[in-house]
Formats: sequence, structure tokens, C-alpha cells
Amino acid sequence: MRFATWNVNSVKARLPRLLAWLDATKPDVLCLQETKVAADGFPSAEVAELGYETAAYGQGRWNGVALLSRIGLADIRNGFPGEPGYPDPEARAISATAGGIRFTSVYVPNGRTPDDPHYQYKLAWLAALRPVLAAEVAAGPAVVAGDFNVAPTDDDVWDPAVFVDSTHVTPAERAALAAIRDIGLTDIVARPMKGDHPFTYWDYRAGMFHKNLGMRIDLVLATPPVAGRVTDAVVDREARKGKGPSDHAPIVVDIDG
DNA sequence: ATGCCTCGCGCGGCGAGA
Repeated sequence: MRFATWNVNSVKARLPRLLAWLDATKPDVLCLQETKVAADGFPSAEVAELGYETAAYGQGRWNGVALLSRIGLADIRNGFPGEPGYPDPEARAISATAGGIRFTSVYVPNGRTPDDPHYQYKLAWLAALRPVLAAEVAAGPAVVAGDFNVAPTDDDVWDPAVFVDSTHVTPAERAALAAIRDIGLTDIVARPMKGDHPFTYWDYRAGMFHKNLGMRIDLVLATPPVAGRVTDAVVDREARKGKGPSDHAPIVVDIDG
């Protein structure tokens, strides 16, 4: 099985690239984030022509997550019990079962700055996600993938000095992420196609991508039965090249069976 | 060359992203 995760930064703006990428990469399951469309605006018919069914959870202008699968989607759930809002619930998590694995696509709140209320929302959101994932981990094979908006270590940002007093690297954010990993999830670190760091995000500005000044903030977490089957995991930086890319690259994971 | 920001909303310019 091949599965992937990709923050597309608007599924409508990215549709030609998404379709070409699906056709070339052929993941069985794809976790999408930042789709920026309501469910009824999702291009389900277009991806269906490539054999994918869609579970989409969106609210329009911001956020939005989805799951695409060509091996079925069962028990679809939008959001999760006890999910905090800002102040209202936002479309940041969707889960479904495909190929015997429980997939959850997550778009963790950005946090903005450590003194912004959005930062406390981010920490509360991660804390509320933890027991929900713990139940899924206990229930069977599970994958949690998406844009976590946390760089797990200083090695996951291009220059730690630039990020002092910024979100994505604070001890509280890293502790919240570690608490999620510690319920029994393995961080499947993908190999970079180029360079030493498997960055998944590069700012659009100032030529950050071609200087490889990025961050590893998109993660694939898996239970041991899934992590043990991984044969390859790669950041597809080809998808970040050219005209009209997302600012995030997909992570593609291959597993036995 | 991978190339210097882009999205939605909505029609001017702004909030948000990380």
C-alpha cells in the first residue's frame, strides 16, 4: 500500500497539479490539508475520474481537510469529540478506515505568535486530540498524518536562531507533540530527495525553496504494526517545483501489504 | 535551473499562513 499526506494550500487552486500528481504517484490513500473549500465545493468528481472516493470536511475560506482513497473509505468522522474551537469548531481533522488502517488527516492550528490567543488554542487542540488518538491506537493499526505546525527538533528548521520566540519550536508545542507520539505512535521520518533535512515546507518568499531553507512540520505518525511495514518514505520535493505549487511538499509512504 | 509569495474574497486591499 502507498499512502501520502499533502497540505495543498487550496484544493481548487491546486487542482491541476493535484490531479497530475495523483495520476503519477498513485497513492492508495491521501490525507489532504488546507483544502479551503466546503465539502460541497470539493472537486470530488474530478478525483473520482482517477478512481478516488472522497471524504471532505471544510468550511470555506480557511482550513479544510479531506481523505482520498482508491481502496475504500469507511466510518468517516469529521472532527473529534471534545475538539476545541476558535471559538467555533473548525475543519481541522477527518478520519476514516481504509485498507484496515485508521487514517486521520490533521491540520493543527498555526498558533501565530506565542502571546496570541491562537497559540493557546493550538496547545488546547493538541491536548484534546491526544486521548482521541490514544483510543484509536488501542483499537488497531492507525496513521495520523498532516500539517502539525510543530518542528519536532531544532534540526527540523533551517536555522534555529531565526525561530527564537516563534511558534512551531516552543517547548510547550514540542511537549504537546511528544505527548501524542508517546501514546504509541512512531514518527516516520521521510528521506529528503535532496540535502540532509527532510523539510516539508518552504516559504514562498525570497527564494526559500531553491535555497532549501525549510521546515519539517508535516508529519506521518503510525502505530508499530504499520511503522514496521514501511519500505520507503520520501518527501516529494518535485511537487514543490515549478509554477503554482503549494508551499508544502507531499510525504509519500510505502508499506508492505 | 527548483527562482525571489500566494490564497480567498471580491474588485481594493487585507487577513492569514509559518
